Amino acid sequence: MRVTVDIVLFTIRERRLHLLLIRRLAEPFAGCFALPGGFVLPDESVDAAAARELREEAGVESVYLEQLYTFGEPGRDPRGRIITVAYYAMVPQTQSLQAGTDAADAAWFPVDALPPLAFDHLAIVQYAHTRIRNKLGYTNVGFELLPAKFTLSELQVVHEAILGEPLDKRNFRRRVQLQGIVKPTKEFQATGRKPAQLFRFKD
Amino acid sequence: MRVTVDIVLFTIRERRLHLLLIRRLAEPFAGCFALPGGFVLPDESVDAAAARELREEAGVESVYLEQLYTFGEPGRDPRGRIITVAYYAMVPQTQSLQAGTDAADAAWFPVDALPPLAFDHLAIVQYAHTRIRNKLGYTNVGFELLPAKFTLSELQVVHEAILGEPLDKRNFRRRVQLQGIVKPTKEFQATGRKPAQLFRFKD
DNA sequence: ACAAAAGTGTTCCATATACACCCATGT
DNA sequence: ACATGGGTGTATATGGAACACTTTTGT
Repeated sequence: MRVTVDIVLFTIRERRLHLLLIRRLAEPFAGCFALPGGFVLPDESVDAAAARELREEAGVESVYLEQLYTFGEPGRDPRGRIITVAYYAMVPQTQSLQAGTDAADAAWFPVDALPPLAFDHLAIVQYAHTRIRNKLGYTNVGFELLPAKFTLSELQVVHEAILGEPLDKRNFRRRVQLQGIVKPTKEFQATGRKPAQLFRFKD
Repeated sequence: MRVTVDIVLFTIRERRLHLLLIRRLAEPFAGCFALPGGFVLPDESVDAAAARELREEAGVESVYLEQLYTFGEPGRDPRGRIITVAYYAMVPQTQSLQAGTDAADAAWFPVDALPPLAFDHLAIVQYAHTRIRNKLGYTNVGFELLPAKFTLSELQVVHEAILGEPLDKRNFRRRVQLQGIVKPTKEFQATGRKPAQLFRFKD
């Protein structure tokens, strides 16, 4: 019985939630897009395998990574009995990506406009999207999609992209500030028109 | 690489949350208590393996079963590289248990008074307990611990056992009734003093 | 009559929602 | 001057928390 990891790597581009897909070169599903992932090595923890595959296939290092669910139906991979442990991860818009990618063809797709996916990867993606939508309500998820310092408008864009719906600016700002999950810096971002105050996460 | 399942089987006894443990006969950890579980067979889904182990080791059939987390540290089992997919399950107090147990010695323990556990099973138990405590707030978890018809006091005992703290009777009853997750039957339970109305779950 | 569990309302506080205008800056 | 995104307050609705007594039955 073999064990793989598959990672749903999220980011925000042009105010929409995107994820990284890799075009498969080999059968099965050659030419089809799939999640980055691969086999767990004999002396490596499952978490470490996910981090390594992210490094090798997506060229990203030390990102937020969380286990999602294990998919273990016997027929899910035509090559034989392969169980996969799914993860999701997040990178800020700024991080340069796909550098170091050893897969032929990696690309970002909006979560609401995905190409056909190999294996049961569509189910994994939907599971991941549901998870982060739910976690947004009661955790700090979403911060990993931003650089260390960010404006409240940028944070709002992240939340709107994950939820897929617009939020009220005043209510949003009051909530994040009252919950005490961000703290203001003394810096301002002078890009655009009126400079916006920069914040960082607590803890 | 081998894959096992381990199941945290909860029930309520004497108003406290308990779980089923099995005394190991073989090394490693011979004589120690462990969660019911075992290897996933080659043509069996991981979910099916968990259901089968519950049947074989705990003698329970068709119970609520949900995947929890996959534990995959290389050193977690001294016999070699074994990854385990952890599940939790729930049975009502009424269900007769341990009938059909093929393990030598199965016993219920209160979650707050556990014996030393084999492998990383203590971490699995704590993860399961945290999960059901959180799910209590936003789902119908806890209903699986009761028979089809139950009184609101019995439901409150279940919630108190999982949360580990007493709840206000009036607030509890109002909440479950307003949320529309239970519906009253016309029957009453005549055990004890004043007969209590029986409810059942919606859906 | 008494013991035991069932059943029942109100007040208060915190949090979510709906909603519109002025401000600072770059062009 | 104007276009752009930054920033701010109030009123209302909703959900949670605290809190004590009466009712029904069996013994």
